[in-house]
Amino acid sequence: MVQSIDRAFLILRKLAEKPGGISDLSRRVELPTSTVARLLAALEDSDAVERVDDGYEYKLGPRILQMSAQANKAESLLVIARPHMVSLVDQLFENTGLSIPSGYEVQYVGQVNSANPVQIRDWTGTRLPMHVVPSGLVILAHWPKKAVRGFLDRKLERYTPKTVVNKSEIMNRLERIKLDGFCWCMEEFSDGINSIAAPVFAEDGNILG
Amino acid sequence: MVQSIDRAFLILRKLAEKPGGISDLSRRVELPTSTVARLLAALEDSDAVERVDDGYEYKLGPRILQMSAQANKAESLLVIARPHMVSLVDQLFENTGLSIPSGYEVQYVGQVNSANPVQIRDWTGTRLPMHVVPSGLVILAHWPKKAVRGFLDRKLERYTPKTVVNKSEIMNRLERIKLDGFCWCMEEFSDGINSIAAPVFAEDGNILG
DNA sequence: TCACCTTTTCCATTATGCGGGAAAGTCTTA
DNA sequence: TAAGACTTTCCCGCATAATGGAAAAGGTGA
Repeated sequence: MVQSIDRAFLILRKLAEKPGGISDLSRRVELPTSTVARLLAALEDSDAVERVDDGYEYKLGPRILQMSAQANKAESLLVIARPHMVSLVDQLFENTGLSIPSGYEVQYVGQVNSANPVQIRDWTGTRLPMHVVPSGLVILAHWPKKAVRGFLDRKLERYTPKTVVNKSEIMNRLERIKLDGFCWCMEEFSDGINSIAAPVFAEDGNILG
Repeated sequence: MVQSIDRAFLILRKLAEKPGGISDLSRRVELPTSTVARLLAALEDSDAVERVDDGYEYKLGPRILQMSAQANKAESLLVIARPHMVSLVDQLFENTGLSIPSGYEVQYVGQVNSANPVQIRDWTGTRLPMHVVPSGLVILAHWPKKAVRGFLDRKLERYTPKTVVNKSEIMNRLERIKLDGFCWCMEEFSDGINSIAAPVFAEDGNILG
């Protein structure tokens, strides 16, 4: 029970209903104006609220929007992607998954299984380092150089004897992927599992998943 | 400067990047685990975070999504609506505005002006009680009965001599609007200003603006 | 079974947030 | 222009409410 956090979110909720100034809010949440003023100042520092125009009213800030965008990007993408995944499964009789970048890992957000007798588990929700799965490598291949360097500047874990952890080797591979438009991995993440991945782009050309 | 709020949003930010458990987060934000645990518990109370599955990891919660949905509904709606507003202006040579409900008021979120010599000011961003403008009445007409009653159970301000503030008169008017599909107002908000409004619906049939 | 990792609970300490009140600033009204 | 009713912002002493170390409780894997 952290009082100030409870109060902060009470204010945010009121603010979502309708923007307002300090004293207006202090009446709505029934707290002294000085308290509301301090809390709002703190929220403003964190970009959770911002002032409307350059007046004295507050409204929800960019941080809220940004966080929720990250939070539901996965879901909205999946809605669009699922029909295509189903159609892929129909054509190839193999399992299909969708994953998105999340920090330096890929997160699996959806999967469509084929009726293939060789079943693999459902990876939905799991997270793996980018260098051990083809989806991760495809994403890396379409990231800006600087971001890739950031990724490689860390210890890269080896998952199987075939996992590629050598940095220049990975760089070459990324170049290759950019040309090919897809990426194969043969037992680099787990023995007996091979897979192929292709990129999904946003309208602006950035890679989504 | 409210320490716990700053820290709470630091945690939320990290959580937006990537979900995690208490000790994982405590390393990422460099705070003691007990502190992080307490802050997370508070955030969970406010539905700002929730546990993934029923395990020990946390991710952003429904409140964040809900708040931002309210916050950017206006903007995304406007993007879709603007072309239609322009086409209306082309046909009618009158100004066109878009407004959405926000509490018990309407908020003007966009306007397209005609080349008409009689210009009115740009209302974008302003807020007005629902009973004095046709857009507000149209919205009321499509609200559930209970919500309308909540609206009418307050003192209704009079803006001009023609403003209708009598409750049963308003109720009758709302019935009429539901049948007609539009609403005229003649100088009820301001002398010399008349306007007409029609509803904008969401796919689910609820009124949007 | 033990060792090592979590999360959760407890509690003494004091930093930290609190809110009354005054000052400074804005916007009406005469 | 001045006075009044609003605001928001600043200040400061007080005690509460948040803090974080430590230990207990719970999981997981060898």
